[in-house]
Amino acid sequence: MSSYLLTEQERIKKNFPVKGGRGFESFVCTQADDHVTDSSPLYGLDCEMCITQEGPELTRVAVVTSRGQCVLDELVKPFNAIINYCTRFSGITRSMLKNVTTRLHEVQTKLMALLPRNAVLVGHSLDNDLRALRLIHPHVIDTSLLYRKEFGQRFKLKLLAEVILKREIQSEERRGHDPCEDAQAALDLAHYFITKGPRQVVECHLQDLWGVEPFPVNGALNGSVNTHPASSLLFGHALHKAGLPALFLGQSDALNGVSSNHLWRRHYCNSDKETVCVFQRVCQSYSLSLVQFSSLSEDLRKNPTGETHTLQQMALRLKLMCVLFVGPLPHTYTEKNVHTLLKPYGTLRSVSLLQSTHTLHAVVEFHLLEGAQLALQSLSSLQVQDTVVKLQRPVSELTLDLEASLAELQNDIQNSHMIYVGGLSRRHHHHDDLLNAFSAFGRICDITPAKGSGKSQRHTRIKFVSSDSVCAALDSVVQLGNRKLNMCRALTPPHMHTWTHTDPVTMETNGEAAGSEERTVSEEAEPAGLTCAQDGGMQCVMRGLDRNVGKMFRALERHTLSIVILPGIIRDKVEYPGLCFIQVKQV
DNA sequence: CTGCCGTTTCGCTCTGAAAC
DNA sequence: GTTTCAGAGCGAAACGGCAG
Repeated sequence: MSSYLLTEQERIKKNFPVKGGRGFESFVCTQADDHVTDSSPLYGLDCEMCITQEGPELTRVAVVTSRGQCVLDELVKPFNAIINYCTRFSGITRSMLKNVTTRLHEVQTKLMALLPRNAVLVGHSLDNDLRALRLIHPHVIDTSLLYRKEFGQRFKLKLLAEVILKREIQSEERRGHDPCEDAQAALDLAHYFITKGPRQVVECHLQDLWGVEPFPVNGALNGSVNTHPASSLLFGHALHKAGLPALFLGQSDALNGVSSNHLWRRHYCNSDKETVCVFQRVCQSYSLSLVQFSSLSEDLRKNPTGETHTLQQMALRLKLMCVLFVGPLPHTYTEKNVHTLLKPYGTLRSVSLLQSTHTLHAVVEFHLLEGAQLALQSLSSLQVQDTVVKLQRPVSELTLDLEASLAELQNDIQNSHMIYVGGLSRRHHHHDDLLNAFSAFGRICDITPAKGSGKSQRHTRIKFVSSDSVCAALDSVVQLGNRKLNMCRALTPPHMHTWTHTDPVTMETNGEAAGSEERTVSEEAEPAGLTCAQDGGMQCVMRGLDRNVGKMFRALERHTLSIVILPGIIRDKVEYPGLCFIQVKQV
């Protein structure tokens, strides 16, 4: 058990109150022994807080023993005026605290008398509780640090209790948490972890907590091999029999054919980049890793024949429709200012200031057509620091019939019943909030975050059953919270993302390249002085592939055999042979 | 809602290798 | 010697998830 106690360095790092620490001068210290043993008693601790004028303050504290006895459950009156009771979490209401006279120092005294010198305090995110108690205790186990997600993220106590203890706590029906229940859950979780050990915890709950399929027990071997007699992964079988784990990394689609082979630990990735990252992290834990990259095959699938030029033209046209020129801007303006100005209308792919113009202008590329359209609609001209700033699209051969193209996109069967909504806040991501706000205009089929809206999903697409609902919504002012939402008709074809978002568009204006210092200009000039880095698409993909393989190779241990296979293809009835590189890493 | 923590992303700088 | 490029390292900002 003692090995799971936080060391002083860990407590400092995790912001636990420590003796002599900055900001903890007024905290009280328990009379604790210097060392604890495996037989030292565990005490579960949980506190509830409210927000006062001076910040969070204690309102309730509970302590349970390892026998499950609640030895302290006390309401505490904060010193400062309460501005938020946090009833949803704490369950504490104004009426509950009305007749309470117990103050923090009394609780501290009770706790000091209650806890033996070798007591180990257990809690979930215990640092918060100890700070609220203004208490320093050196022997602590924090269950939020025992059970960790990938990348060190913490689990909710509720989830851990549900999965590990098969117990429902913090029930939705009840108002607020019960600190006795939470303290008991944390204590039991710590006890479980100590008894089982980290390895067994991971093995038993791999799927429930980490979403990874469990490694098979030996008895399952024969069954799985018989079920898949054609498996080409018998090497994995042999390794597994020898107790050497094997890993299969790649995109789920690419692995479909072999994913049922239970001999392999599988990890599905969404991109080659992710595949490499995962590989770098885990490769040394496996005797054999099979990694499948998809960027090349995807690229080949996307550009299979001589249609490439037409597709490039279309992709370039769509990309140009995402671009706006903004200016003249105040000379003090930075790219960040431009970003802040236009962010509410859509996610920006790039912002660059044009140095070649007499007054300061910026060229902005949105991820989606709607972002540019919405910004144009809402800000065709605006006042920034006494300067009238205009937004306009680039003019070129490809954008001459822009209005017709936009109308075509709006009326596309995929878009005609759909609107794009921008300027959502973090709080309004909830499907239900949007559903409530927009169902007034008609029945809604679907609400999906707009592609390229980033993880924060500040832009979304709402699909109505009827196109009349689209008109009704666009004619109205929709507000969510205090925020007025920006809306326009959906424009982006579903396939656009894969067409246009491979390489940044390169633009030239008046014969002078904007940002051409950084970007590659294709040898084969595009009409009207516009060009696209897509011409070098295959080289880009190959370079990326090469870089990824290099990264993987560097992550390998010395004397590891690596085999890189580039499969051959048949294109336009011509057979292009594949390649294979074999190398043993020496240094 | 705020605060905290950890991760991710992005931009910037530096460095070393390769190409010219 | 200069230029170009990729990669590494760093810090700031953004983001996500947890806590109350």
